Amino acid sequence: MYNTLTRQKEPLQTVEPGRVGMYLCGPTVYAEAHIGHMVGPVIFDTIKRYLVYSGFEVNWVVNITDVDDKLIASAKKRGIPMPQLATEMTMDYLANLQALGVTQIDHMPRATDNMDEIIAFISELIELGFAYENEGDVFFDVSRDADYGQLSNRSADSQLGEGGGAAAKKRSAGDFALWKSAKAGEPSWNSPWGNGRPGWHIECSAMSRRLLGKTFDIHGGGLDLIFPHHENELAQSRCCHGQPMVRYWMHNGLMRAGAAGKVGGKSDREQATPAESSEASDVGKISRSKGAGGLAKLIEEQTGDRIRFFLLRSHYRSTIVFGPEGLEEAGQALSAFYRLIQRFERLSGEDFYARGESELSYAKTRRDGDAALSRANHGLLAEMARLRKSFIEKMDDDFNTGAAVSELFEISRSINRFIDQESLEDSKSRTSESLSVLRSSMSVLRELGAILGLFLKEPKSSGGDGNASTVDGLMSLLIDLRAKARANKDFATSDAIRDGLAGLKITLQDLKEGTTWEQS
RNA sequence: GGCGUCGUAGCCAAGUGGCUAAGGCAGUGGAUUGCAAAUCCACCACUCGUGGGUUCGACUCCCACCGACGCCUCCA
Repeated sequence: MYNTLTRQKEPLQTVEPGRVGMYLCGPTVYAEAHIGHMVGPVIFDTIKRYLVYSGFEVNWVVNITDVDDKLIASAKKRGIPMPQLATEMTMDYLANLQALGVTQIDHMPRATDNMDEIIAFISELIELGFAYENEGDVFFDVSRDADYGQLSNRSADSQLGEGGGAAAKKRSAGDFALWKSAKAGEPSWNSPWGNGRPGWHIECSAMSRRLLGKTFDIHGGGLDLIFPHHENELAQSRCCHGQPMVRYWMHNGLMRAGAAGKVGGKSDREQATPAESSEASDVGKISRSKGAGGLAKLIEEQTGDRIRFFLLRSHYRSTIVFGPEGLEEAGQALSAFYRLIQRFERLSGEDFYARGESELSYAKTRRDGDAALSRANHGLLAEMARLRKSFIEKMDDDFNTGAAVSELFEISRSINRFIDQESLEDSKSRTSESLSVLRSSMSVLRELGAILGLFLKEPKSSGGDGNASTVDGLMSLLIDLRAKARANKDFATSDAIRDGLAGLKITLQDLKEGTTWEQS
């Protein structure tokens, strides 16, 4: 895995053998989340799934920052108490995580629930001489930390900025706040330095220590957090404990908003006039200050699976341009997998999404999967074993989901080819052996899909073969009528039905043993 | 200005100091189909921003340049 601290890939060696402690910086809940906030959670959710799959016991913490200057300002503006705003926005965040299949988080501590820890941590830093109090504020003394700047590769004296609003109270402009004294009317907590609230970075140091220990394995977040947030966290914790805070720092790339229409195409830029190019380059960082939001609606429209697949198609450290075209493409690609799954269910009469039955259950770990396929004696299964191995190798190389996904496509194609070659669409050609091979191959797709958090449940409005519900009833009626017309070679009528449905974005597929439909 | 990232086909996107540079979307031809859709097969970058250099050999390493982008105490 790539380590931001050393700027190179390193083998994973955990603090405790077989265990991984992982911390991801979560949101400051002062406004609704936007799509960019979901990149880290989706990636780390996938990383946890993969580590568990690989045999580790993983403890994953995502914090909620529910006290902060922006929260105070936003709550005041809306005329509601800060905790109410925080709760509202936390609910929004959690709903979005759920919709994107981020289900692996073990702890979500809130800053306001950890005030004692935070205050204790600051006290320790003062006692050790790494921090100082001044008129109710407490600052970290950067000059006391010789290693300050190692994560972001900056030297402390090159960082002399303005010092912010509290500059007058600081010994040096590079010092940062651990505790901020409360102004009248602000939410505050009692401390040895008077009423106030924690600075931005200290909560992560305090909460990660409580839940993961003084040195833990993986700390993640967006690239934009490297400085100052993670640099400062690291400094606080290392100075406080005299040992490294984190073994591996992982940072995901940031997302950029793509304007409607084409984005970033070389030819577009070259041909664009200056006026047009400024319009065409209307892409940029997604931020709440630019009004990004409406994530719940976006997920509802696009489906969580599609967004998740879109995010996992590329490498986690690269910039992702988020736009309708990319989502559309991801959707096209994903639907081919869903068609294969439906095909399997139709041929086998089994529920791909059901778990538990011995033959259907997927390998939950690498070792299980190895064992299952080592008994394979069929050409297709040998192919599955090869593709599965390749998938694992790619995930082993810094969680390269973008490369690993390509194996999923190969798996899909191989299985479809098998079904075609064996004529499994025709019930007369099905044998228990061919169905068994099909079933085992599909379980490899299920196994690897589960690592990415994909194919875990049936997608909405994916169509069907005519059963249940009003729409299904109507569809099966139309399909029956059309079948009669086709039997009579009345193609004018049958095509009229099909074309009419196409106008409603419903596509029919005539198979050997009946007709299925799909809504796009 | 300081620190850092990126530039691979029409588009998205992996990747390696030396086998035919993954995969996807779009597209083209074929099998299949009453016609379609879906699926399968085949084709689709003698080339990896530009110019140098190192090397027996570079897309991969180094330098310069051009272009895009991030951080520099609000930010996932």
